[in-house]
Amino acid sequence: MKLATWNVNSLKVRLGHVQEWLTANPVDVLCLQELKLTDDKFPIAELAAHGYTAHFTGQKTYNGVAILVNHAKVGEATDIVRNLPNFPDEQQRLISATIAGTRIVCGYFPNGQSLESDKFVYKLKWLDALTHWLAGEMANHPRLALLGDYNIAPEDRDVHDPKAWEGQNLVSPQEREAFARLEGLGLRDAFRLFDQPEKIFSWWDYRMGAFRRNAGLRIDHILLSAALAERCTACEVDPVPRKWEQPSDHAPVVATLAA
DNA sequence: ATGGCATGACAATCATGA
Repeated sequence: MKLATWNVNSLKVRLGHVQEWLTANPVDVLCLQELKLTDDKFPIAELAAHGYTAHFTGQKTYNGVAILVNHAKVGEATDIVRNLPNFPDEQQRLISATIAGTRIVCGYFPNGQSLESDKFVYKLKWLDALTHWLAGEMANHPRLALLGDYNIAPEDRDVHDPKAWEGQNLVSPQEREAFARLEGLGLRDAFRLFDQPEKIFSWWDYRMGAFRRNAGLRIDHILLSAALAERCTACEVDPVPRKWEQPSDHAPVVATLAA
């Protein structure tokens, strides 16, 4: 079973990229973030034509998340839940579904903007609510995967220039502690289950030729419960779509699970 | 040097991203 996550930065603009990527990478589950469209604009038929059933919760201009399911391989998803039940929120940032006995949680974590911002307070509150809700969710679903754009680089090795970024939004101690609390629930960072090359990132700024210079951050993650981590045989970032014309600033991340 | 680039709403700039 292959699980993937990709912040597409507008599904309207990136639909062709998603279709092309799925054709080359027919994963079983693809979690999408930053749809930037309302539910009535979601390209259900265009994704169905590629073999994927979509479950989504959208929003005008901002946010929006979806879970795409290769139904021929893994069947249909059940028990779709939108948002955090313990955190009333206008912003559409979370969707969960059960697929082939695995609980899939797809999240677009708040950016935070800066440590002085109200948005940073919101980010930490959202993370706290997510962590508390996940504790119960994991008790009900031993096989659970949390995929998405976390907007947190967990360690300095996930940052192209740790000195320049020290203490800033996306790498601050508060955010890294929140990430560690997720791990404290028993979740494992699939990427770090394996030896990895240095300087692997999942996001590069559109500006200043950041991708060409590999000036990026690893902020998109797949966290796995113990029952899934022991079955995980690989986890990789796919930088290829970042090289395409008019790309998302994020790259897909893929985890492979043995049967 | 607080820019730079991209997207969407809106109709010239502005909010947001990370």
